Amino acid sequence: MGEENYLPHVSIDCVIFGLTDNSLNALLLKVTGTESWVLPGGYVEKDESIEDAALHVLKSRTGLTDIYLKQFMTTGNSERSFPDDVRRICESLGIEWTEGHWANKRFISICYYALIDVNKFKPTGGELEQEYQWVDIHNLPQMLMDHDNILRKGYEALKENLGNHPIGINLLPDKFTMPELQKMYEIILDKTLERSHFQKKMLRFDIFRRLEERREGVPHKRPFLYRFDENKYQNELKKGARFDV
Amino acid sequence: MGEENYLPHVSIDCVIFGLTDNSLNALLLKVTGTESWVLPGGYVEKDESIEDAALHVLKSRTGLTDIYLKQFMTTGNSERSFPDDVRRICESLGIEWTEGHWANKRFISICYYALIDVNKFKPTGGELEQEYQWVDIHNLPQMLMDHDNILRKGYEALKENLGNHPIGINLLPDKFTMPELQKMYEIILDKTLERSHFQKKMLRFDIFRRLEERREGVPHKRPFLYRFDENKYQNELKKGARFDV
DNA sequence: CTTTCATTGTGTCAATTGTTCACAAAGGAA
DNA sequence: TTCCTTTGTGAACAATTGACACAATGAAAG
Repeated sequence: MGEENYLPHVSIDCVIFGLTDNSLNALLLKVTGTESWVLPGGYVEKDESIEDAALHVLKSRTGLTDIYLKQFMTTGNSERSFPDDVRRICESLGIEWTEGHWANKRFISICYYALIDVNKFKPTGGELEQEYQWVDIHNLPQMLMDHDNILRKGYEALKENLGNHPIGINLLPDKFTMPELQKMYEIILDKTLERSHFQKKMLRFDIFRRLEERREGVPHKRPFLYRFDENKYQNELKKGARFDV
Repeated sequence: MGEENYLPHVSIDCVIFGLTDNSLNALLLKVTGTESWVLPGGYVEKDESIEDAALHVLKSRTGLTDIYLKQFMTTGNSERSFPDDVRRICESLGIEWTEGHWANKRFISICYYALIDVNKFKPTGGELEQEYQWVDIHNLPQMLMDHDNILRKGYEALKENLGNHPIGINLLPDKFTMPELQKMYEIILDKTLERSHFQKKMLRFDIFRRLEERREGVPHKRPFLYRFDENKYQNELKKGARFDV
């Protein structure tokens, strides 16, 4: 818990994406005593891989361990130090801040995005910041440091990846319907898709298995439930299939 | 030139890709006195951005400044330290090596790939290693540290990116023919493409301008020369066009 | 100078995919 | 029972893909 345990000059920042009815959201942490927000993040222990460091951040914030995680950027301008913001964070935590505090130095940040099913999400108390919030990525609050930029870059990376791989299913429950799948694509890509064509295309990928069940408790015709089939997916990958939308 | 000028624990590695007649090649540096090769790389000065650090590596190795550069990965296992290999490199350079040498420590490597036109390439003497070679990426020699893995990951990233953006033109001269463009795609994606369809598809992208000239000095019918048109490209991007092959 | 041959630009045609629209079945609400 | 919305599916037409054909071009061979 201090300078000597971590790799100096290196930090981890995570953009945790979650889907709600009509928006893609990121999990932000409020810096107590301010109106500013930060991304969940941390540092890399000296005997820990950077991936493990990111997983620890996720575990401590979401209570989840089996998470889709993607490294999308490492940012490192020479001016990337934020003593003012670090001071605010220290103050909000009752930690002593000094001019020479190690966290004031220039930092290189290794950035990951995570895709989680918000229904499985269990907020667990972090030691650093208390208040958390799912924030619509198109309506960000004031954020400290360059975290707004990191978040936007993470979103760009997600959009690009989603165009090539069916990673969006990690935002949905295990069982999902075609309309739910379509809505997920529409929200992330920020454009409407044609329903009939979307379903045919998705089913042509041959990576989902249709279940006997249908989604219950919906007002109109009950849609079928589907499940992602890892074996089918690997088969299609071997065949050189593409999954671009 | 030493520990105190660089960010500790952080290195830069560059996979410099260049195209020859029938293969995609990476620029490797030979560690004198051994049969082992390494990627061009370096460290990050304390007041230098990581991108600038990568550009410096490229400048010092290729003599080129205006280079397509893409950050594709940051690697950082906790075991990622290579004292034995560092010792070999030190020996080959006549630098004193000690057990506690700063370069023996655990390093996080920020990895870039660069795409250059080999015809513009001018080898410039690095201080570290003398002998260089363009090596077919499908036939790699023995490499130190985990550089072979970095190279493979860089190639995977290049293939993925090439499927979405016309970045491959950075490997070609300013003026190129459709058969040359096709060959570039075939070599990188490692599969044959149908000639007629390829041309129609590329021209449908509407990002190239056909010149009046044709490629001279070729044995058969002389193909037209084309040039990438940045304005056209930006227009298509604005229209939301995709460039996947 | 003619013939041969590989390459390039372009065209044809069938199969597949994209786009738009339609319609019946399902289920809640009036 | 009627009305309304959503879902699954299919029809019709447009565009793209994939496989091949063919004439024009230019070097090499005779």
